Amino acid sequence: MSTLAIHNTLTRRKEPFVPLVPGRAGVYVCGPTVYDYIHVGNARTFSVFDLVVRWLRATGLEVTYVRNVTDVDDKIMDRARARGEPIEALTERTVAAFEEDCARLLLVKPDREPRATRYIGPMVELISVLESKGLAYRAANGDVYFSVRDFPGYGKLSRRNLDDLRAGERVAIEAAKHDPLDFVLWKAAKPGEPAWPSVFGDGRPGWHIECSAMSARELGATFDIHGGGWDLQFPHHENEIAQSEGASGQPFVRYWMHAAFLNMGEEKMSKSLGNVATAREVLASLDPVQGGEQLRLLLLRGHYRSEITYTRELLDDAGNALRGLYTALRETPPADGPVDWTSPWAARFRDAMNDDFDTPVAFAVLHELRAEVNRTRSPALAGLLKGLGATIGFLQQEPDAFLKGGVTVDVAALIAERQAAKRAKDYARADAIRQELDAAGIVLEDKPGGVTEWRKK
RNA sequence: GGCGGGGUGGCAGAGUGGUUAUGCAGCGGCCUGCAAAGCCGUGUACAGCGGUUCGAUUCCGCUCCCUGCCUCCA
Repeated sequence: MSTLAIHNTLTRRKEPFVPLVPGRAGVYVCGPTVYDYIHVGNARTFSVFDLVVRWLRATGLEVTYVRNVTDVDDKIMDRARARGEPIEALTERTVAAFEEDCARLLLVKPDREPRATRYIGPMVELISVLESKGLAYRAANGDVYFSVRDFPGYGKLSRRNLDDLRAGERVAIEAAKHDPLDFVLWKAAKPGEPAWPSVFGDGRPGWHIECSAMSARELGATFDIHGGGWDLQFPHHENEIAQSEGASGQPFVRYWMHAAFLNMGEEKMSKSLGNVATAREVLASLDPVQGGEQLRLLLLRGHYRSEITYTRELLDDAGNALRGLYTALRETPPADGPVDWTSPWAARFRDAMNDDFDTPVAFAVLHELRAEVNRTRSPALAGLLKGLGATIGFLQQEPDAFLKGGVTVDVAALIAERQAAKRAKDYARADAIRQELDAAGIVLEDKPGGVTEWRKK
């Protein structure tokens, strides 16, 4: 029986997963900055860690899943100002939209969703500790900065050498910093901006300190898995390590995981290219019943450390694959019951998932199992297919409802008329009705015994 | 300039020193009034050039190409 191995960004190797506390796992994922809808790239990252959490639980671990909400940030203030909307109204509205998107993507709700604005106290405390250890300083402009060169391990996650960093090449260097690489922990209040009182004066936290403070509060100084998008390795996660380990003197994270990017067609998705697709606009273009799981499959069928491409064609492709799986479950109603992990399919599936969440191989097993279900019509094997799907958040909808999708037209009368025509051997009329329904996006399937089933095209 | 990830059959996407990945699409067959679904069958894929080896897509070197990060960024 295999055991879980995870690729650790810190060591760039797959390592056996050994939780800090046996039987338990703490997972922290950098969540959204709530100034706008999430895009499909964000959706990929969140889907990846949803998969991770589900699989950890499937292996029997008791997981505490924390995903933060960044609700104080320059982008939020800019957006609120541009819209003439109070900051809190903007963030509340965006959080609500985010939760809708997550629900449609079938993401499990995190156990804790700490919001930055409710953890200002812990952040200030953390900065004070850093200051007391000589790792933070108050600059002339009132800001508080982290002194990067005073933290010996800086760069160990992203494998960067301080002297190789091109500090300030793309951003104007703040003159108040002692070193261009230093990053802000506390920003002094400016007129018209939200501010909180602190020993450093009125102000607001920097982005990086949020995650250090909230993760420590929810999971402790050391915890098991910290996840995020590939681009967060530097500087965000590097800075988190500097803050958290600098303050606690303890190892911060045992396993760092980073989800690769989703590209739009041939290009990187970026605002400057104007090719950003929000999750909700993609979902709005899909069937209301099938779309969420369809997009989820597109996002998860590639390995999480490989870049994937988003195109309409690939989305259709994922929808077709999903339809095949659900068709098998419709034709052979699955038996209820726990997964029999001694079954060869289950064992192969588990081995794949344990091998650093190798979803491509796991889905290959599911597809082979689907064929076996179709051949044998075994409710037990159908139950296994559904049960394995459950461990990664797939195949849990009612098959017939899934296959019918969001079709709302009443087809019963036409199907009845066609069956009468068939009985009368009026095939011209029967085929005409079928073509009419086909034009409406409905496919008929004649079954033995004169039964006609239908599904969305 | 520094550091990193890749190039697999029409498309997507794993993996392996020698044996079918898998899916979607296509083609042929069975089934069907005809279809659909399903089942069966069907693809001399591993960027190029050298090297190691009995044997390399898989290891090593070089070349070409694509691509990410270097304080907005999932």
